[in-house]
Amino acid sequence: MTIRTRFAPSPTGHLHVGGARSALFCWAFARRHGGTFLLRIEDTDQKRSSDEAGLGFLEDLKWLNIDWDEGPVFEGNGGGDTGPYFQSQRLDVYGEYFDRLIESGAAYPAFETPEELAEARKEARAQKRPYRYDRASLSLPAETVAQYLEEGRPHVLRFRVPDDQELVVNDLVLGEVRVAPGELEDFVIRKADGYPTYHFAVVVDDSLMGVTHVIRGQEHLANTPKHVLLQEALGFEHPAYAHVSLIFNPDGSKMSKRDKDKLLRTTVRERKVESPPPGCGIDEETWSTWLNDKTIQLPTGAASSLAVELQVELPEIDVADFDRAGYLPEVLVNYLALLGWSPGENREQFDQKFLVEHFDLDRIVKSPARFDRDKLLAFNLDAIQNMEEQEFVDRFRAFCQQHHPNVIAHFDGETFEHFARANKERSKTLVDPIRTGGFFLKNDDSITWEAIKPVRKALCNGDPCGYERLEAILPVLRSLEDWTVSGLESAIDEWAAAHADGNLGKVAQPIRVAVSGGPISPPIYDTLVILGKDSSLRRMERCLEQRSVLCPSG
RNA sequence: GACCCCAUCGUCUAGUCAGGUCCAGGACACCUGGUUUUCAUCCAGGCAACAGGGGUUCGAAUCCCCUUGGGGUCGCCA
Repeated sequence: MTIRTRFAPSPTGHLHVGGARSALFCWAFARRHGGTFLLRIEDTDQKRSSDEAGLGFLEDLKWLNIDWDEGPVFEGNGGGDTGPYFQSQRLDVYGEYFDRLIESGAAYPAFETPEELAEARKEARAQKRPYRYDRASLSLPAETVAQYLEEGRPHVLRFRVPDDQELVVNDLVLGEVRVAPGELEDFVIRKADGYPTYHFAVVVDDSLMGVTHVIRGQEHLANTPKHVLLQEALGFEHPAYAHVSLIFNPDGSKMSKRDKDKLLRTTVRERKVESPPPGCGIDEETWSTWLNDKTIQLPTGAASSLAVELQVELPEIDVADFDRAGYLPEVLVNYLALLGWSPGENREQFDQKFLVEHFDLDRIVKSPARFDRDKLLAFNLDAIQNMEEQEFVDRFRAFCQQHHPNVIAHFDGETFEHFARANKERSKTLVDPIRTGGFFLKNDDSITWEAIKPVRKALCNGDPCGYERLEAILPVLRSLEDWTVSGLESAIDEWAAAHADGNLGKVAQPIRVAVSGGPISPPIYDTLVILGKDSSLRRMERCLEQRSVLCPSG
């Protein structure tokens, strides 16, 4: 049997880490067994599908180096004979199978309105009674049904669940999952707008597309008996199921793509923000629809600009968030694979090749896992430290081109490389050089020195103090012709040997603080070369002028 | 609430299916010491878990039951 797996996201935003892991597992399983991995877009919700959000995760998958054999065509991936791969383009396909179920009596039209159903659910809840659809429409006389249909009365199609059949799902991760007869209600398979529901479309498409293994999150486990039932009614084979545990936030709640939206809602409610803050580009209408309907989310762009306006930090949830934060895709893949799967034998760090060679369903962990940023960061650090210098430079450059073009623009090519090289050994992420090296990008005259402890320690303490050393070495540097790492090294070393008992730190740290405004920078010779002679001297001079402010007592 | 799933260090896990080699191994975090011109690294060491209770067995982290805890689902969302 040739294995075929699929990842079937709904186009409601960027790919989040949970989805990314499902996709990764599907992909790895297919690749391991020489099978086919396909992508299908579940866009059967007319209200929520948007073109803008739809393509985002194709880029995310590509960034993660997860390729697909069949599915939407995108940069060399996709195509295939079992499409179309957008469910909204498969309506006529579903029609045939709806008819089949209607003819066999396994499906019937139901005329209750959403409002009526909501009311019935509310009532059941109030009476602490589990709600199940009461099959009212099923007991309607045939003439009535015919008449309603004739009138064109809006209706859905419900699946008639057998009354006394125990349902067994044989899950490759969880084992046998049993659901007693009578637990399922007659669920909707076709909405009033004619679109299939998820349950129906997923079953038909998986079968028609020849999917052999359904690997998905455990949130779908409770739905699976419905799918099994539909497969039986339609005469389809059952695919093998593997339900993967969920990914949690550090606080133990489910990590969800809606977390950002939740945080924004909470903030807006707590601060009683009445209208969209100007500058976040959200109009009144979008704002009020959003606030009034918890099931809809703000578009990604609007959400992040609102976060900026409100000055709240959105949690990193989407794959794109991790890209922006300077994580390496292969590290995210490694970490995600490890979250819920383990190769055993104390092996933790591995590449995609290893994953493809070793991945299998029987080592998937059943219990949910919390997403641990610290560990991801540690892995990212290791990956960066193990990189060849030139590779780091190239990847850092690509990262800047994408996310921080101003950094590229600020340096000439050679200096940019030096900046990158000088930062490699202290970088945990690709943004670290930018985050800790902001002083490189500033104007000489906008550097300021805060009287914080490490600054005062470097400049004011000791005898002679840092300021005195700075003052003493300044003429030496001013007259230095060879402003290179080696030139500076010999000049400063020599000076330190003669005037600071060879203690380099006594002179390096005052210089560092003077040129950067703080206690953190790459090695001092590199820092001075990257900055250039004029800037370095100018900054030291300006720092000297601040002496009485920073060290009032001496 | 009903149904379903899960349960080993703070976190991710190995070990569970084939009970003894496990007074439980690794990684991240944390703590201590060392290296380093700052930061970040790096090195050495340390702390730390089988949720609780019953069984089964010569023997249980491993098998069974109950309790507790956590999670998922209960939409004309996917």
